[in-house]
Amino acid sequence: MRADFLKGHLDTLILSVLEPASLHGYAIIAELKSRSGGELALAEGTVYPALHRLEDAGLLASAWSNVDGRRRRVYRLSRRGRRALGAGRTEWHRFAAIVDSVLAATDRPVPA
Amino acid sequence: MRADFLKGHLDTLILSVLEPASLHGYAIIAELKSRSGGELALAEGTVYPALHRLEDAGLLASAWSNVDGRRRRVYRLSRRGRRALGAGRTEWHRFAAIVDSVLAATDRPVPA
DNA sequence: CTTGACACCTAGCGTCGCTAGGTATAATCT
DNA sequence: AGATTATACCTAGCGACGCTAGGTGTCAAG
Repeated sequence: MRADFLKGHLDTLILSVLEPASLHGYAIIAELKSRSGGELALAEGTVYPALHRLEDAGLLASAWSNVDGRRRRVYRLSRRGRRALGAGRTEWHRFAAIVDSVLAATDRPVPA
Repeated sequence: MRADFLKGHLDTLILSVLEPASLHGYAIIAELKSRSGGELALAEGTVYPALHRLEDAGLLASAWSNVDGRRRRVYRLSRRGRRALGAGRTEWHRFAAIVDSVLAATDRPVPA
């Protein structure tokens, strides 16, 4: 998959996997992969900076935890994050509809 | 619409409006707007550089024409461009399916 | 005792849509 | 006549952000 495809959409994807349950970064990557049937295999260097951005923007809140001597940073949706997720879903569907309409319009009547 | 949304997708959109007929840059912008029901109102500074990229990449060919004292650069799909359009459509649908699957997965069973 | 999975981090690169400016002609308005 | 608007093209430079490529450290398996 072209890398640029994700531009602008990653945030909403991350928010969406945190909707049903809080997760740490590594698990977020795994969940994205799982939900997409293995298609969305994101690099850590993609996801971690995005998580920091989202926290800075007040859409996520994080807390350190410790499991078997391994430190984890667990992220949860803030209220604003939950709202942003709803908006993000709507924007995505709008955008997808626009692209679909442009791409599908080929079969227009051509003047004879 | 978020600007970044288009990243990576613009090329395929442009190729698709050139599929049924060759058009000049200004008309391409108008056709994108028309096909999208007015939603896709792209700036010239977005489209013209994209056209030059696509021509450099061998996906489009252009020729100057003159109508009423106004010069126009008319673009047409090359054979490689037509192939790229097919590939682009496929990639788009794959991508859209991935995002949909991630965004829609909220209603998974949660362990009780 | 090395390999691999887990788990985190970040400096810097590349791409590309967009802003904001520019040139030039033709038609329309005042 | 002069100003505005629509048509039609161009580009330097900005900003955002996904990604590469490196780094740290723990624990289990071989």
